[in-house]
Amino acid sequence: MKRDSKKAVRARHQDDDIYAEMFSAILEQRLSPGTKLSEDALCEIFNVSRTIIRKVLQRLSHEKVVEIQPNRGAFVAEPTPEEARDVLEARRIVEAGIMRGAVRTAKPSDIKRLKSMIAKEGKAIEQGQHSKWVSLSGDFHLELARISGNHALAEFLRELVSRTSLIHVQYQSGQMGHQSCSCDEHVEIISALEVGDEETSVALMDAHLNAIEASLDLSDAKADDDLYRIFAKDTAIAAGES
Amino acid sequence: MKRDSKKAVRARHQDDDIYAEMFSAILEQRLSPGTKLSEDALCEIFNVSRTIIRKVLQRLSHEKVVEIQPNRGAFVAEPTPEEARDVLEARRIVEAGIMRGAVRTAKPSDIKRLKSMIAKEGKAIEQGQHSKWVSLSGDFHLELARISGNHALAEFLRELVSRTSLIHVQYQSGQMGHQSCSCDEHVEIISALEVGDEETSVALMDAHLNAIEASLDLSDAKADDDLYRIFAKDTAIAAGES
DNA sequence: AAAACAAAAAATGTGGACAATATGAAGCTT
DNA sequence: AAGCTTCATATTGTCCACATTTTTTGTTTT
Repeated sequence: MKRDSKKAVRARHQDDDIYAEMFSAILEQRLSPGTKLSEDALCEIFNVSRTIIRKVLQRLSHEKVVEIQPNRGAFVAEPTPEEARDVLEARRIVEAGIMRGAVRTAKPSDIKRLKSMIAKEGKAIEQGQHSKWVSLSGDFHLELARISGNHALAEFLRELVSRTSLIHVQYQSGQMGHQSCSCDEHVEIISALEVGDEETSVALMDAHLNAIEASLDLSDAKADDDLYRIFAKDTAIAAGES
Repeated sequence: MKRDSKKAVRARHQDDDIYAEMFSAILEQRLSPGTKLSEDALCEIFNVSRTIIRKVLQRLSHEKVVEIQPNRGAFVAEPTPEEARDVLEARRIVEAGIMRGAVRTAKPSDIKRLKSMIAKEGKAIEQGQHSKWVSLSGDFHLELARISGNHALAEFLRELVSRTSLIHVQYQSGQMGHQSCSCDEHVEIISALEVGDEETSVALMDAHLNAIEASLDLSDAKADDDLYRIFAKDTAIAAGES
């Protein structure tokens, strides 16, 4: 019955495709934090039943990029400042361990691949494709995790990176001075990795993540609803007009 | 219409209760690795529909204590030796970071609670309640994570601890010499923590986790199906008989 | 006119029915 | 009799309909 045709392979697991689609939509910042993810709407968009959508939403929820509020629905996660600090601290700890592993296990072909990835990052920055760069930057860190060989850590970092993307959207400070040089930091890290300098590469990664956190505005003012802050002056104007 | 009565609070979220039940059943080693978790059976046991059971199984699957094989069903996870090494390495990295955090944030009341937890561990060991001790030992590590204040790391460690429990069942070497003194290692860690000695407490935790890994038999012989190893001599006998 | 209440609409939570797939057994061919 | 094919059974995957809850709308009352 030819049930193992190419079509069958592609057709099974519609969830995975939809999951990937939504995950990258969030990572590429086409879905903003707080956006309501209506089940019915997603059903029509992807032409599947709610069962599938619900499965995908729960998976995203477990990975902390979507928050499911009981009886209220699913929303793109809105990390709190505390959560943001936790995620960045976790990344410093985890990625230090990953760097130590990668220094030992990195092959020349790995270094080559990492360099080409950084080159792509540079192009994305040149062309002003910010969201693409965010995605590529995440891939760089995940590639290091893969090279280190620890699958458990790699999967956890994948979660942390996606959460970092959301954090970036929500708490980027106005200046944006950091991002253009972040690619350079990647270059330095690989240079240290290439010559097998464990301590330097770890230190550079730590500094890199610190720089990312420093580029954020994690003052608790932005914590709860932005609305109060956004409309603070508007209401004042309205008061003056009346 | 009195929808916020006590009953309502308890009635909502049947999933959570069932999840907790199954999770602790696996942690307390009442469910062995490889056990098939039939959906229909679980439906009858917990008196709910498959929708609920499926949600619970997927959650457990995401936490890597259950493996879902497409079109075949859910099974209690059977960590490979490689997975076991990854989990223990991840724990060394993560718990080192947690110790550094805990040294800074631990209050006297926290120390007190940790000591009482260790006391419970000692009692469980005295009374030969092995599975209870495993559970309590995990709680000790998780309490340190809670004290450190990093929620992201704490949740990840929770996953690692539960996986460690499965690993323990599957790869414990015959001698068992380690476990009786593991409680003592916890005591030493807290002693260092109490006096605020960061480096020593980190080193002790690292040694503790190394001791756990050393107590396991992670030779790849047990890697894939035990059957080949178990029946290796039997087939030889059968060959001789024919 | 503002607030509070009531009803309607919309969205989520759950259970059951049908379809697709895998497992095991019987029958057939060589 | 061994191996392969075919069929029957059991289990999982998906969809749909109903129940419950939330949100919105409209009305009433002060």
